[in-house]
Amino acid sequence: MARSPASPITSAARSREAPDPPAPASGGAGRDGPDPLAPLDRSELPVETAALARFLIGKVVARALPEGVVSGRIVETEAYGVGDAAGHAFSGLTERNRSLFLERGHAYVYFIYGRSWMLNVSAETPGIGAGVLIRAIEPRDGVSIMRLNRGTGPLRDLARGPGRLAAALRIDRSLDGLDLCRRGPLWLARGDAAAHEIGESVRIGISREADRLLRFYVRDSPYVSGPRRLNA
DNA sequence: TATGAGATTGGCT
DNA sequence: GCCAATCTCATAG
Repeated sequence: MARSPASPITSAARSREAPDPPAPASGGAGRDGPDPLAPLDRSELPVETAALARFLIGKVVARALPEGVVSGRIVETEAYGVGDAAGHAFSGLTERNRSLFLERGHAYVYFIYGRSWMLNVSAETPGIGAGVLIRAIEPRDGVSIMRLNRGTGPLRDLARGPGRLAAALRIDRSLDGLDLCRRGPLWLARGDAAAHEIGESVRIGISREADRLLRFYVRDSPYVSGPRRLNA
């Protein structure tokens, strides 16, 4: 089948049928303050990749599954920005990385090491390939569903690490290209703006551009991945 | 068509 | 702490 890599991406995932959106938290959401699962507006997202990576710390990733909503607070991200040799977009647009070139706030999902799915949020402006890897979340809603998705395990390990996170939220290629700024199968939400201190370190598991401080994490969070020396 | 490397994980020493 | 598993994609031939 003829397929033009440069053709506009009309996100197949976006038109895919989504499970019913979750009902707002029981009771009057108005009186209890803003809905923590309300989607982020794209205009709130910083355009620049590292700024977006930092911004996303403390925000929420939410996943609608047939069994219910699963969500968690983002506690660790990494930026793969413009001209970054460690980024998947460094060598230009390909079939695999095309979602990185979408407008900011879209999902780039890929499979690695024969075992793990990775969730990224596209950054920068349309046509520019850049993204933020979501490396870990603190489980919030649907913990029992996460346990089923992951097999039994300690709460702390359910979504500590990008592959585990994707497994816990049942993320795979079917979500690649999805708009994360609208309530659907997967989206980014405001969360409850809990206080946190953000640490910076080098990125994990890469060989190129390995000394750049483009990893961001919540200090003192037990749900952060990576060696202890990077999480000081 | 073949091959090498990869934004990881889990099991074993 | 070390290392194999396992598969997809990009690149070379």
